[in-house]
Amino acid sequence: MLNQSYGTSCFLESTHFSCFDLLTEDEKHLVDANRLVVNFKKGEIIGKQGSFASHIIFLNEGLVKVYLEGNPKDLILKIVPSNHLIGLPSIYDGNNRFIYSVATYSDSVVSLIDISLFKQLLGLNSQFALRIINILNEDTALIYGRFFCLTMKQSHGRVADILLCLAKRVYKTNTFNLAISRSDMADLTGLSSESVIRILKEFKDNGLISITGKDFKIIDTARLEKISQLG
Amino acid sequence: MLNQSYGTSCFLESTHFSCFDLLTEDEKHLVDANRLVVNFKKGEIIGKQGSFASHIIFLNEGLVKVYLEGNPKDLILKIVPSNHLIGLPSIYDGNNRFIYSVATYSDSVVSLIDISLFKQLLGLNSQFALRIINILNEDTALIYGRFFCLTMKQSHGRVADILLCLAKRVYKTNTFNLAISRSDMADLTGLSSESVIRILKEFKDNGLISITGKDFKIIDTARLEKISQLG
DNA sequence: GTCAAAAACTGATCTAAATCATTTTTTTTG
DNA sequence: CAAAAAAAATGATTTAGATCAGTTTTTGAC
Repeated sequence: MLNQSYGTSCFLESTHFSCFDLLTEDEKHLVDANRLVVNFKKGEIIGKQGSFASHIIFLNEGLVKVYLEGNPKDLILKIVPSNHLIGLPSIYDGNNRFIYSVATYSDSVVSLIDISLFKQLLGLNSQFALRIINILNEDTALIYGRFFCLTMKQSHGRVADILLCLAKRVYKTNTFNLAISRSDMADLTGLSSESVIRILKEFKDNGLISITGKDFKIIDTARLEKISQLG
Repeated sequence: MLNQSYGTSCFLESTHFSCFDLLTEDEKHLVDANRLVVNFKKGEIIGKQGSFASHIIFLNEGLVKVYLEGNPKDLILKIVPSNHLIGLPSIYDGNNRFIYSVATYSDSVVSLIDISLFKQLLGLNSQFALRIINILNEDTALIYGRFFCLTMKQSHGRVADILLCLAKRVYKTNTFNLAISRSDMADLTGLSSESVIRILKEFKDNGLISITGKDFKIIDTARLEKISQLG
């Protein structure tokens, strides 16, 4: 099962904030002048899969999920923390659609940048375009890792994976108050919520983690990593 | 189960050949002068996951699989026919690694383009960069579709999906001599080869397809599409 | 053309995880 | 704060698909 490149499936590492530094002053002003700042409450939908994508989303504050809609269950592609771009894959000739849905986990603030303007910037500023290619490729590597995880690992490995990821990347600490429900963890792992609950209990009973309501603590990272790798 | 955007998970639609038309004459010459043309026999590995990616691959002739290596089973991300670029996600600052492996299904001819040169072209020519972003995004949509398929559909839907895809996109006809083994179909669907064989037999018994050795014929596209959508 | 090896196929058995049916706990709201 | 609704938890049961243990067929090598 173990594979050096795809041992863990996790979320975004670096922020996307710096990509705008590559723009000229004029280009920056253009972005600022045409930017819409919008507040979203917890649980609201920022972008809907299949609908026309008029804007690229920059998440200033908050926490959101990016997911594919299914019936009855969704597939959560990634959890995105603040200072990240969302909706870049909608930049596609002829057909600017959201290829996924985006919804908030907590109250969030986003900047909406007109997609035509964004495309224009890509066409004008090749260093900016190169940076966006980097961001897209980082994302691709991330999704491939999750693809591998959800199709090749079994339940315990998947849950261990998600716990490690939440601690390391999303909350950046081993003790956190989880903003997402068990049902979301199910959508994140491709399991049923009952299975997620059972495995969490097992991890808790074995002293790998502690859970009190929504408060999580990762106790034995090493063993969780082993479980994640063994599948 | 059915979802308008992710009903079927399939492979590449358009070719990537035209992207080079966006280069200036000088840039074209630069590519031509620094291009290595290499022949690969059936079953050979063109690129290895985790290894240093020195080149971007353009498949002139042949048929290849792009896959993530697992133990014991691989996950085939996509089947790529001729005139497509491979290895674009390796364009990543600081760490040019193959994020997947690439192997031939048939004798193939590839052009290898130095990755630094490729990056240089992206930095010089923003129209070219924009076209590459398009290609990356097309690929992302494709992989998301497959991700959804392999995690949300069950076995019959997945096999139906792959059959339709091979007919529509890879071979572009309903009667084809399949170059890939049952074991590859297993890696493509995330099933065991035994399950794939059983489902193919079932489809055959129900008059949806006919199989004689490696010769496949899709008989009832409509019913296969229904099976694919229902999951 | 024969032998060896790999691939394809088949049936029996097993198991991981889903589903179903409830109960308990937490959250929301009027 | 009580009632209602939603979420979490638990146990019993089912099932889709894997695994195992073969046989048959195809492919390739000498």
